[in-house]
Amino acid sequence: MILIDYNDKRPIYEQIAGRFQALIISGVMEADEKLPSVRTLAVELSINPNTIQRAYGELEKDGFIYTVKGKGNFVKRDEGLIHRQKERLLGELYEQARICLMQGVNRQELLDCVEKAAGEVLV
Amino acid sequence: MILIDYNDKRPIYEQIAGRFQALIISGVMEADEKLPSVRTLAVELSINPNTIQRAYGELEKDGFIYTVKGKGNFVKRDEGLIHRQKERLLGELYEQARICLMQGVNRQELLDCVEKAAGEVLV
DNA sequence: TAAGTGTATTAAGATTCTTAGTACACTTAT
DNA sequence: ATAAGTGTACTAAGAATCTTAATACACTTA
Repeated sequence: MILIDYNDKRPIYEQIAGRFQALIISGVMEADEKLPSVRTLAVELSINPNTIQRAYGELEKDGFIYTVKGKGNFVKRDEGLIHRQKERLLGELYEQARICLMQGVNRQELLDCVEKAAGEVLV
Repeated sequence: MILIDYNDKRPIYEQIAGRFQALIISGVMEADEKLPSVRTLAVELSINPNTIQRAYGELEKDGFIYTVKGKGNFVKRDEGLIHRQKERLLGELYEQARICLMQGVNRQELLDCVEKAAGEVLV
């Protein structure tokens, strides 16, 4: 479910948090579903528990999960949060589109690119 | 022409290289136009010349500029390179679109977002 | 010759990421 | 009550990267 890409520039804790975030927002992980324990996931990924702890800390700070001491970390599905997250993702798409446009990519090429993505993901 | 954003996570040398790259690809800087000297730009931005040197090194490695010892760094407009760069930018847009789609943003929202960007940039 | 240019080198400081080890409090099952 | 599993907190250290600093050298132009 979780993979670390050592070619990725982002730190490990950020990759892990991002991955869970995607699983939660996309609905693959349901409300109140339990995340792997800090120690379990650390063993599974062969990394330090502190790194997992940091990832979970970020997720909790951002409101994607909640913690019950002694029990574990669980998915917190907050529709408002999910809506804001989608807005954020669209904002990043907007920014990337702007960069493309400023560097000479034209409108139609952008639309074709997005259409292509939509076609391939929805299949 | 060049600004450093200290809130930006990217290192300074990368911001500078990226900025020049955009100016070159967009055509704002023309072929054989001279870039500011390492020392001049360092003073102007109040940073170390080594950092500028690193940025210019990246640009040269990537083929966006060429160097004449004792004279300076100059824009190298290579249409093939520019084409590849545009493809790279579109690839990033594609990836961002894919992320949006996988997290529940629908096709129409994506298209609207891109249309909005196109509308605002072209004005 | 002097001033301006790129290039190369070494050293050090700062920050961030990651690991390591330890300790403590809580929950659950036995 | 006990043991095992859970989250949390803390300190320390290593590694990597970014940035600054200070020099030195070679080239070009005026």
